[in-house]
Amino acid sequence: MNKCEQCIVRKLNSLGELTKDELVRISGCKSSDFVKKGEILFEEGDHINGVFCIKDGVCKVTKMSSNGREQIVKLVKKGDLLGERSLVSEEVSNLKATAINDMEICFIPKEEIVRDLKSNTNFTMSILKEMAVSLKEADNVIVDMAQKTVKQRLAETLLHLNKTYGSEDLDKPLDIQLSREDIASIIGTATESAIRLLSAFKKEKLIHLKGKEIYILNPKKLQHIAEGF
Amino acid sequence: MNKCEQCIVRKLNSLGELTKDELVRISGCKSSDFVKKGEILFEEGDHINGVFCIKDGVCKVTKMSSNGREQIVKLVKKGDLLGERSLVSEEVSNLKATAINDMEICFIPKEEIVRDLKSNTNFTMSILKEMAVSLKEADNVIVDMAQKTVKQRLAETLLHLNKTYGSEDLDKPLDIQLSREDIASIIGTATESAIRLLSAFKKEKLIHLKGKEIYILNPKKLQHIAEGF
DNA sequence: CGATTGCTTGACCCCCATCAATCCTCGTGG
DNA sequence: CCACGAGGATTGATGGGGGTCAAGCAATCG
Repeated sequence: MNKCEQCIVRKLNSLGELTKDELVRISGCKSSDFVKKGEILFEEGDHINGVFCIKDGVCKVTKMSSNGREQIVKLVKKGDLLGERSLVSEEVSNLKATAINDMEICFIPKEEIVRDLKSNTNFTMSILKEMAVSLKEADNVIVDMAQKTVKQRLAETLLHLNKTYGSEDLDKPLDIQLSREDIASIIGTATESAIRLLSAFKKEKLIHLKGKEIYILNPKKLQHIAEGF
Repeated sequence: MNKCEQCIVRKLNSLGELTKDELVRISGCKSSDFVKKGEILFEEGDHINGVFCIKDGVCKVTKMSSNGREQIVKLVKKGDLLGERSLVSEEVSNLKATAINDMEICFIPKEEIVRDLKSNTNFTMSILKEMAVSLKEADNVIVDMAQKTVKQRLAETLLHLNKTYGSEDLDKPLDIQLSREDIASIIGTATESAIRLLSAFKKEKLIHLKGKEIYILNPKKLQHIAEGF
């Protein structure tokens, strides 16, 4: 079992605010796990009772709409925390998390983290800050969903993926493999619509597609499209 | 100047977790204000540096989309706090707040509140909980915006308004007066579309309209529509 | 190598954004 | 008290975006 106090990942999130002693204690009660692509971390209705720390890999966080389609609410990657909401709420999860590729994760039980929440102000403030950022991002998504066309949203999403999973080098593909269905589920449209728009972008040399690999060729033009031609 | 420790409104939000002493101090540095319908509390880009506590009235919180239309992100009413995000972020506001009717508000400067955030654990946890609830609600809105038709969203919105501003009595109108444009801006559609659907609902006896007054006549059927016929 | 799953493209049609014209409402000033 | 103007509300007409069904194609897997 690896030790939290030696894990570089903690520096990427609020756990970095914990003291050495706190980390040692957390290390003693956490559990590590490997999750294969496609496996489910938790589902809507599950009692989570803890926080996941993503050591490696990416997972999608989804919510089922009442008309039966799954919407991807966000992507969670290496270094992110998952399930912070369970710390301050007794309710069951309203979201589902599914591995998009092979993952390595740690799970920290709620009671242990809550103890630190109440004693370590820096930690609490850091969690608050993360939530504030999430709220702001959620607001942005709401506005985009409500006001922008599917084409704009796709351009926006590609840029966002490029910022998070892209490299400086335009000749390298995004470091994430999403199915067409996943992409459609991010922008909130039918799979066929997403596919059609992707091919249109490809035809215009804005992106290049090779299987599931995505190359962003012209971010500037995409930005232009995302903001409404 | 009224005193916070005697204000009933504080019991409706996280400020209720503050001790008597803390409230007295807050009371000394807060400022109270009346805001007329249509006036702006703050705009995108403003430095807020504090929290608004809504003593009376309702305001809309909006964000401008890059294609130039304003989207209502949420409605804030009596008892709610506004601007919590400014407490943990140095950034300027990404949102705009406009009074929907005449309001009475208090403003508490950031430094004073942050002091309590760091010393009073109950208060901090309460703020965390409120943010967690906001996040959950935001997720729901995202899914609805992404997956549901305008008709479904309108039904959903009417139900939501009914829960928040309605009474048990079906013969009474909602206790909030929104323009058609506001309604359209909540569900993210053109004003004309919202109007058309409202008249359709009225024709089907699901609601009744009288000027800006809205009567919810058949919540059950609306629920049915919101979930997809 | 079948067979299942995911990808792609075509055809069709409905929802909804947009433009335009009219009606209504309310505040203002004569 | 009424007239008038301005902004909001309503309804009609129209075109395009995008959802859906369907069929063909590629890829992955036992």
